[in-house]
Amino acid sequence: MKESTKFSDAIHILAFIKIYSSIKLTSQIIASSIGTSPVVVRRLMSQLSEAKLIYTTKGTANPKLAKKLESISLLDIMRAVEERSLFNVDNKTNPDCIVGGNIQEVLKKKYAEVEEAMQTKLASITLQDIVDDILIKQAERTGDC
Amino acid sequence: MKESTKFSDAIHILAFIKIYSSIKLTSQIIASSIGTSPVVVRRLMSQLSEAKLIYTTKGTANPKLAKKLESISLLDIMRAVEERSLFNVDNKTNPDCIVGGNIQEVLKKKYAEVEEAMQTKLASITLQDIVDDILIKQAERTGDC
DNA sequence: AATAGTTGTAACTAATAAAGTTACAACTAT
DNA sequence: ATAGTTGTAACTTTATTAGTTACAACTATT
Repeated sequence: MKESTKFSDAIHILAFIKIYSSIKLTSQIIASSIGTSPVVVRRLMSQLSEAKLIYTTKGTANPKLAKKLESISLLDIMRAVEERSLFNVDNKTNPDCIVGGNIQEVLKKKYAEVEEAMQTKLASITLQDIVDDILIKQAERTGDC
Repeated sequence: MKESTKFSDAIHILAFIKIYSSIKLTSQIIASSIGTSPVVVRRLMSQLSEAKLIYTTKGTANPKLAKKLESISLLDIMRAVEERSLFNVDNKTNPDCIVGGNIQEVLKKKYAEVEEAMQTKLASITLQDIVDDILIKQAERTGDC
Protein backbone atom coordinates (compact mmCIF):
# COMPACT_ATOMS: atom_id res chain seq x y z
CA MET A 1 0.00 0.00 0.00
CA LYS A 2 0.84 3.56 0.03
CA GLU A 3 2.61 4.76 3.13
CA SER A 4 0.09 6.40 5.40
CA THR A 5 0.44 10.02 6.47
CA LYS A 6 -2.90 10.00 8.28
CA PHE A 7 -1.27 10.25 11.68
CA SER A 8 0.96 13.16 10.66
CA ASP A 9 -1.93 14.91 8.94
CA ALA A 10 -4.22 14.47 11.95
CA ILE A 11 -1.61 16.06 14.24
CA HIS A 12 -1.28 18.84 11.68
CA ILE A 13 -5.02 19.52 11.76
CA LEU A 14 -5.13 19.72 15.54
CA ALA A 15 -2.09 22.00 15.74
CA PHE A 16 -3.56 24.16 13.00
CA ILE A 17 -6.87 24.54 14.81
CA LYS A 18 -5.01 25.70 17.91
CA ILE A 19 -2.51 28.02 16.26
CA TYR A 20 -4.95 29.59 13.80
CA SER A 21 -7.94 29.73 16.13
CA SER A 22 -8.60 33.37 15.17
CA ILE A 23 -9.24 32.79 11.47
CA LYS A 24 -12.06 31.01 9.68
CA LEU A 25 -11.04 27.36 9.76
CA THR A 26 -12.50 25.83 6.62
CA SER A 27 -11.38 22.40 5.48
CA GLN A 28 -10.06 24.18 2.38
CA ILE A 29 -7.71 26.39 4.38
CA ILE A 30 -6.48 23.50 6.52
CA ALA A 31 -6.00 21.40 3.39
CA SER A 32 -3.82 24.05 1.79
CA SER A 33 -1.52 24.02 4.82
CA ILE A 34 -1.20 20.25 4.68
CA GLY A 35 -0.99 20.11 0.92
CA THR A 36 -3.97 17.87 0.38
CA SER A 37 -7.64 18.12 -0.55
CA PRO A 38 -10.47 19.41 1.63
CA VAL A 39 -12.20 16.04 1.51
CA VAL A 40 -9.19 14.29 2.97
CA VAL A 41 -9.17 16.85 5.77
CA ARG A 42 -12.87 16.43 6.45
CA ARG A 43 -12.45 12.68 6.52
CA LEU A 44 -9.73 12.92 9.15
CA MET A 45 -11.71 15.51 11.12
CA SER A 46 -14.66 13.17 11.10
CA GLN A 47 -12.48 10.55 12.81
CA LEU A 48 -11.11 13.10 15.27
CA SER A 49 -14.70 14.08 16.11
CA GLU A 50 -15.68 10.51 16.65
CA ALA A 51 -12.74 10.13 19.03
CA LYS A 52 -13.98 13.23 20.88
CA LEU A 53 -10.80 15.18 20.26
CA ILE A 54 -12.57 18.01 18.44
CA TYR A 55 -16.07 19.43 18.08
CA THR A 56 -17.39 20.33 14.66
CA THR A 57 -20.65 21.72 13.32
CA LYS A 58 -22.08 20.60 10.02
CA GLY A 59 -22.36 23.53 7.66
CA THR A 60 -20.15 25.82 9.76
CA ALA A 61 -16.38 26.23 9.55
CA ASN A 62 -15.66 26.43 13.24
CA PRO A 63 -13.89 23.35 14.62
CA LYS A 64 -12.77 23.45 18.25
CA LEU A 65 -10.43 21.28 20.26
CA ALA A 66 -12.48 19.26 22.73
CA LYS A 67 -9.72 19.14 25.36
CA LYS A 68 -6.78 21.13 26.57
CA LEU A 69 -3.58 20.71 24.56
CA GLU A 70 -1.82 18.81 27.31
CA SER A 71 -4.74 16.40 27.56
CA ILE A 72 -4.46 15.25 23.95
CA SER A 73 -1.63 12.74 23.53
CA LEU A 74 -0.14 11.36 20.35
CA LEU A 75 -1.58 8.02 21.43
CA ASP A 76 -5.09 9.50 21.44
CA ILE A 77 -4.54 10.84 17.93
CA MET A 78 -2.98 7.63 16.69
CA ARG A 79 -5.90 5.59 17.94
CA ALA A 80 -8.35 7.99 16.32
CA VAL A 81 -6.99 7.71 12.78
CA GLU A 82 -4.62 4.78 12.40
CA GLU A 83 -6.04 1.32 12.74
CA ARG A 84 -3.11 -0.55 11.26
CA SER A 85 -0.15 -2.07 13.03
CA LEU A 86 3.35 -2.96 11.98
CA PHE A 87 3.02 -6.16 13.96
CA ASN A 88 0.67 -8.59 12.30
CA VAL A 89 0.58 -12.21 13.34
CA ASP A 90 0.29 -14.50 10.34
CA ASN A 91 -2.80 -16.60 11.04
CA LYS A 92 -2.35 -19.07 8.22
CA THR A 93 0.36 -21.10 9.98
CA ASN A 94 0.06 -24.88 10.01
CA PRO A 95 -1.43 -26.02 13.35
CA ASP A 96 0.06 -29.51 12.95
CA CYS A 97 3.61 -28.21 13.23
CA ILE A 98 5.45 -27.39 16.45
CA VAL A 99 6.31 -23.95 15.12
CA GLY A 100 3.14 -23.22 13.16
CA GLY A 101 0.93 -24.49 15.95
CA ASN A 102 2.38 -22.30 18.67
CA ILE A 103 4.04 -19.27 17.15
CA GLN A 104 0.85 -17.25 16.75
CA GLU A 105 0.21 -17.11 20.48
CA VAL A 106 3.87 -16.48 21.24
CA LEU A 107 4.18 -13.59 18.81
CA LYS A 108 0.87 -12.11 19.88
CA LYS A 109 2.20 -11.79 23.40
CA LYS A 110 5.57 -10.37 22.36
CA TYR A 111 3.97 -7.91 19.96
CA ALA A 112 1.71 -6.70 22.75
CA GLU A 113 4.81 -5.95 24.81
CA VAL A 114 6.41 -3.99 22.00
CA GLU A 115 3.24 -2.06 21.30
CA GLU A 116 2.91 -1.34 24.99
CA ALA A 117 6.38 0.26 24.95
CA MET A 118 5.47 2.27 21.88
CA GLN A 119 2.15 3.38 23.32
CA THR A 120 3.70 4.44 26.59
CA LYS A 121 6.00 6.74 24.65
CA LEU A 122 3.17 8.01 22.44
CA ALA A 123 1.07 8.72 25.51
CA SER A 124 3.86 10.81 27.02
CA ILE A 125 3.95 13.26 24.11
CA THR A 126 1.08 15.74 23.95
CA LEU A 127 -0.23 18.23 21.46
CA GLN A 128 1.15 20.88 23.81
CA ASP A 129 4.67 19.60 23.08
CA ILE A 130 4.03 19.65 19.35
CA VAL A 131 2.55 23.16 19.31
CA ASP A 132 5.34 24.48 21.53
CA ASP A 133 8.00 23.01 19.25
CA ILE A 134 6.32 24.42 16.15
CA LEU A 135 6.15 27.90 17.67
CA ILE A 136 9.75 27.75 18.88
CA LYS A 137 10.97 26.68 15.44
CA GLN A 138 8.96 29.46 13.85
CA ALA A 139 10.38 32.00 16.29
CA GLU A 140 13.92 30.84 15.52
CA ARG A 141 13.17 31.34 11.87
CA THR A 142 11.68 34.82 12.09
CA GLY A 143 13.32 36.33 15.14
CA ASP A 144 16.57 38.25 14.91
CA CYS A 145 17.76 38.45 18.48
CA MET B 1 -1.56 -1.96 0.91
CA LYS B 2 -2.02 -5.34 2.35
CA GLU B 3 -1.02 -5.83 5.95
CA SER B 4 2.46 -7.23 6.05
CA THR B 5 3.27 -10.52 7.75
CA LYS B 6 6.89 -10.45 6.61
CA PHE B 7 8.18 -9.88 10.12
CA SER B 8 6.14 -12.73 11.60
CA ASP B 9 7.07 -15.03 8.74
CA ALA B 10 10.77 -14.21 9.07
CA ILE B 11 10.69 -15.07 12.78
CA HIS B 12 8.88 -18.27 11.85
CA ILE B 13 11.59 -19.24 9.38
CA LEU B 14 14.38 -18.71 11.92
CA ALA B 15 12.58 -20.62 14.66
CA PHE B 16 11.82 -23.42 12.21
CA ILE B 17 15.46 -23.71 11.15
CA LYS B 18 16.45 -24.08 14.80
CA ILE B 19 13.71 -26.45 15.93
CA TYR B 20 13.79 -28.69 12.85
CA SER B 21 17.56 -28.64 12.34
CA SER B 22 17.64 -32.42 11.96
CA ILE B 23 15.40 -32.63 8.89
CA LYS B 24 15.97 -31.49 5.32
CA LEU B 25 15.01 -27.83 5.36
CA THR B 26 13.68 -27.09 1.90
CA SER B 27 11.82 -23.87 1.23
CA GLN B 28 8.84 -26.09 0.42
CA ILE B 29 8.79 -27.65 3.90
CA ILE B 30 9.21 -24.30 5.63
CA ALA B 31 6.48 -22.83 3.42
CA SER B 32 4.03 -25.53 4.42
CA SER B 33 4.58 -24.70 8.09
CA ILE B 34 3.96 -21.01 7.46
CA GLY B 35 1.12 -21.61 5.03
CA THR B 36 2.66 -19.77 2.11
CA SER B 37 4.58 -20.53 -1.06
CA PRO B 38 8.22 -21.63 -1.34
CA VAL B 39 9.06 -18.51 -3.33
CA VAL B 40 7.87 -16.24 -0.55
CA VAL B 41 10.05 -18.19 1.88
CA ARG B 42 13.07 -17.98 -0.38
CA ARG B 43 12.53 -14.27 -0.79
CA LEU B 44 12.52 -13.74 2.96
CA MET B 45 15.51 -16.07 3.41
CA SER B 46 17.37 -14.03 0.84
CA GLN B 47 16.86 -10.96 3.00
CA LEU B 48 17.85 -12.84 6.15
CA SER B 49 21.04 -13.95 4.39
CA GLU B 50 21.83 -10.44 3.32
CA ALA B 51 21.43 -9.34 6.94
CA LYS B 52 23.85 -12.11 7.94
CA LEU B 53 21.34 -13.86 10.18
CA ILE B 54 21.52 -17.14 8.24
CA TYR B 55 23.81 -18.90 5.82
CA THR B 56 22.38 -20.58 2.74
CA THR B 57 23.81 -22.48 -0.20
CA LYS B 58 22.37 -22.16 -3.65
CA GLY B 59 21.12 -25.54 -4.85
CA THR B 60 21.24 -27.14 -1.38
CA ALA B 61 18.52 -27.25 1.21
CA ASN B 62 20.64 -26.65 4.26
CA PRO B 63 20.15 -23.23 5.83
CA LYS B 64 21.96 -22.51 9.10
CA LEU B 65 21.57 -19.78 11.66
CA ALA B 66 24.58 -17.50 11.48
CA LYS B 67 24.51 -16.62 15.18
CA LYS B 68 23.47 -18.05 18.49
CA LEU B 69 19.77 -17.75 19.32
CA GLU B 70 20.35 -15.21 22.04
CA SER B 71 22.37 -13.07 19.65
CA ILE B 72 19.52 -12.62 17.18
CA SER B 73 17.04 -10.01 18.39
CA LEU B 74 13.64 -9.16 17.01
CA LEU B 75 15.13 -5.81 16.04
CA ASP B 76 17.72 -7.56 13.86
CA ILE B 77 14.94 -9.51 12.15
CA MET B 78 12.71 -6.47 11.77
CA ARG B 79 15.48 -4.51 10.13
CA ALA B 80 16.23 -7.38 7.79
CA VAL B 81 12.76 -7.69 6.30
CA GLU B 82 10.57 -4.70 7.13
CA GLU B 83 11.50 -1.37 5.63
CA ARG B 84 8.24 0.39 6.35
CA SER B 85 7.29 2.51 9.32
CA LEU B 86 4.02 3.49 10.89
CA PHE B 87 5.38 6.97 11.35
CA ASN B 88 5.65 8.82 8.08
CA VAL B 89 6.13 12.55 8.00
CA ASP B 90 3.99 14.16 5.31
CA ASN B 91 6.47 16.09 3.18
CA LYS B 92 3.93 17.99 1.11
CA THR B 93 3.10 20.55 3.81
CA ASN B 94 3.00 24.23 2.88
CA PRO B 95 6.30 25.88 3.85
CA ASP B 96 4.67 29.32 3.95
CA CYS B 97 2.49 28.40 6.92
CA ILE B 98 3.56 28.40 10.57
CA VAL B 99 2.32 24.83 10.95
CA GLY B 100 3.22 23.47 7.52
CA GLY B 101 6.64 25.10 7.59
CA ASN B 102 7.76 23.63 10.89
CA ILE B 103 5.78 20.47 11.64
CA GLN B 104 7.91 18.18 9.51
CA GLU B 105 11.02 18.74 11.60
CA VAL B 106 9.04 18.58 14.83
CA LEU B 107 7.36 15.28 13.98
CA LYS B 108 10.56 13.79 12.65
CA LYS B 109 12.16 14.29 16.05
CA LYS B 110 9.18 12.96 18.01
CA TYR B 111 8.83 9.95 15.73
CA ALA B 112 12.49 9.14 16.26
CA GLU B 113 11.85 9.09 20.02
CA VAL B 114 8.91 6.73 19.64
CA GLU B 115 10.80 4.43 17.29
CA GLU B 116 13.71 4.44 19.71
CA ALA B 117 11.39 3.18 22.47
CA MET B 118 10.02 0.53 20.17
CA GLN B 119 13.46 -0.56 19.01
CA THR B 120 14.79 -0.80 22.54
CA LYS B 121 12.00 -3.24 23.33
CA LEU B 122 12.52 -5.17 20.09
CA ALA B 123 16.24 -5.43 20.82
CA SER B 124 15.50 -6.93 24.24
CA ILE B 125 13.58 -9.90 22.83
CA THR B 126 15.69 -12.60 21.20
CA LEU B 127 15.03 -15.64 19.09
CA GLN B 128 15.95 -17.64 22.19
CA ASP B 129 12.87 -16.24 23.94
CA ILE B 130 10.67 -17.08 20.97
CA VAL B 131 11.96 -20.64 20.60
CA ASP B 132 11.69 -21.24 24.35
CA ASP B 133 8.10 -20.03 24.39
CA ILE B 134 7.18 -22.16 21.39
CA LEU B 135 8.64 -25.28 22.99
CA ILE B 136 6.97 -24.56 26.33
CA LYS B 137 3.60 -24.10 24.65
CA GLN B 138 4.09 -27.30 22.70
CA ALA B 139 5.03 -29.17 25.89
CA GLU B 140 1.90 -27.88 27.63
CA ARG B 141 -0.11 -29.14 24.73
CA THR B 142 1.34 -32.65 24.55
CA GLY B 143 2.46 -33.38 28.07
CA ASP B 144 0.15 -34.97 30.60
CA CYS B 145 1.85 -34.31 33.88
C1' DA C 1 -37.10 33.21 2.41
C1' DA C 2 -33.49 32.91 -0.79
C1' DT C 3 -28.66 32.51 -1.47
C1' DA C 4 -23.89 31.36 -0.82
C1' DG C 5 -20.81 28.75 1.57
C1' DT C 6 -19.66 24.68 4.31
C1' DT C 7 -19.71 20.03 6.31
C1' DG C 8 -20.19 15.07 6.10
C1' DT C 9 -20.25 11.21 3.35
C1' DA C 10 -20.60 8.10 -0.54
C1' DA C 11 -18.74 6.34 -4.72
C1' DC C 12 -15.19 6.20 -7.72
C1' DT C 13 -10.10 6.36 -9.59
C1' DA C 14 -5.11 6.19 -9.13
C1' DA C 15 -1.05 4.84 -6.89
C1' DT C 16 1.51 1.79 -4.09
C1' DA C 17 2.97 -2.36 -1.72
C1' DA C 18 2.50 -7.28 -0.09
C1' DA C 19 1.57 -11.82 -1.29
C1' DG C 20 1.13 -15.30 -4.48
C1' DT C 21 2.35 -17.48 -9.08
C1' DT C 22 5.06 -18.95 -13.00
C1' DA C 23 9.29 -19.65 -14.99
C1' DC C 24 14.00 -20.61 -15.30
C1' DA C 25 19.10 -20.26 -14.93
C1' DA C 26 22.56 -21.79 -11.79
C1' DC C 27 23.95 -24.84 -8.54
C1' DT C 28 24.43 -29.39 -5.62
C1' DA C 29 24.32 -34.14 -4.64
C1' DT C 30 23.83 -38.69 -5.92
C1' DA D 1 23.77 -37.43 -16.36
C1' DT D 2 19.83 -36.75 -13.51
C1' DA D 3 16.83 -35.02 -10.02
C1' DG D 4 16.11 -31.68 -6.81
C1' DT D 5 16.96 -27.07 -4.98
C1' DT D 6 18.03 -22.15 -4.59
C1' DG D 7 17.83 -17.40 -6.08
C1' DT D 8 15.62 -14.21 -8.80
C1' DA D 9 12.83 -11.96 -12.28
C1' DA D 10 8.38 -10.92 -14.12
C1' DC D 11 3.76 -10.97 -13.65
C1' DT D 12 -1.07 -11.16 -11.26
C1' DT D 13 -4.02 -10.49 -7.39
C1' DT D 14 -5.48 -8.15 -3.43
C1' DA D 15 -5.67 -4.51 -0.02
C1' DT D 16 -5.06 0.16 1.49
C1' DT D 17 -4.22 5.17 1.15
C1' DA D 18 -4.88 9.32 -1.16
C1' DG D 19 -7.20 12.03 -4.28
C1' DT D 20 -11.53 13.28 -6.95
C1' DT D 21 -16.33 14.13 -7.96
C1' DA D 22 -20.76 14.72 -6.41
C1' DC D 23 -24.36 15.95 -3.47
C1' DA D 24 -27.62 16.15 0.49
C1' DA D 25 -27.93 18.56 4.77
C1' DC D 26 -26.90 22.32 7.38
C1' DT D 27 -25.61 27.41 8.72
C1' DA D 28 -25.21 32.22 8.24
C1' DT D 29 -26.23 36.34 5.93
C1' DT D 30 -28.65 39.43 3.37
